[in-house]
Amino acid sequence: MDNQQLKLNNQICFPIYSVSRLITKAYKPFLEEMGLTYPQYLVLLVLWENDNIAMNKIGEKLLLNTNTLSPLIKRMEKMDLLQRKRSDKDERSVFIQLTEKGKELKNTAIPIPEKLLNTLLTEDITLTEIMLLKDTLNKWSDILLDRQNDK
Amino acid sequence: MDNQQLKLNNQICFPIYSVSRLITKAYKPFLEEMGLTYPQYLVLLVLWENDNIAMNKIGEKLLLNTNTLSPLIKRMEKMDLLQRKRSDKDERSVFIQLTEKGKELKNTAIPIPEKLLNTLLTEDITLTEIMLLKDTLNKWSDILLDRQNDK
DNA sequence: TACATTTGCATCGTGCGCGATTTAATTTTG
DNA sequence: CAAAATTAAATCGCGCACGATGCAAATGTA
Repeated sequence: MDNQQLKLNNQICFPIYSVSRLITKAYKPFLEEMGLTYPQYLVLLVLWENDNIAMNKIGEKLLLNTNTLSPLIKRMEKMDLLQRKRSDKDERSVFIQLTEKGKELKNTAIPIPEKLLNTLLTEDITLTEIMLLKDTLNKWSDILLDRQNDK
Repeated sequence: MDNQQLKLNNQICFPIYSVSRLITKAYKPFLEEMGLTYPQYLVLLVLWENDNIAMNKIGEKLLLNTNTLSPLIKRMEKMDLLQRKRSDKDERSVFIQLTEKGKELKNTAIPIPEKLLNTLLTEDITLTEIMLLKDTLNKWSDILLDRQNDK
């Protein structure tokens, strides 16, 4: 019994899983300078685009539930990157606002995307390919989300 | 200051991170039937291809260090999926061997790749696209690995 | 208005990932 | 051969991810 399909390299799951971890690792040196983890960086990306939003909105964008986000954001509050504030209009909601320190960190973060692009760009990986992969994955993300919400 | 590059959807990191999690989630119902987590499934994929290999060889294939693998494999030993055995030739090495239960689980696993393909295949995602993505990611994986080993 | 349902958040427990350190066995080198 | 360097595991600590549960506020409904 051969079962080609069961082989590690023939499954789509493994390359995504490992590249995801390798990319996170590629970010690490830049994020370490800022004292951030990768998910914390993602939260800041959301807030730099959209300050003072509800926690569940952040979760919607990052596809994270409160059981992940809640402690993550509390840690970031301790780091003085943001503030949590209960909404007056809806006592259930918690709104997240950047502190000055959180806002200023954006300046340090600005060069990161380009630095990362440079780590990726080689004779073997072109900008076109990166953009194509990004678009493909975004499409996949949409479809998988739909599938999983339907069920 | 606009900083298009800093926006979540313009960074390559986020789509990979989220699709990786969504794919893992897509595997979940099938793996749950077998009582496996996703990384445990990956270890079994390796062992079904290559039984009785050293732990560090498994780590090389899955890109995992012993600080992740060692406890993971111990949990799998408790589940009676495999056995750990010190090598006689090199007392530092631990060889991993499937138990009968671990071997038999392969039969249950055989239909999984196709089931997962079917979840992915839609009018928007073709088999060609899946294969292309797989190849692209495998290339990326090789390049990122090289980069990170050089440093 | 009463009651049921939904929504937003928090907490708990478990299992990864991974940097850092330790221990022991093996290999390399002077 | 002896000291130094390398290699393979194991352990520790921390921060995610995420299923499950609980709780309180808000909303929907009879």
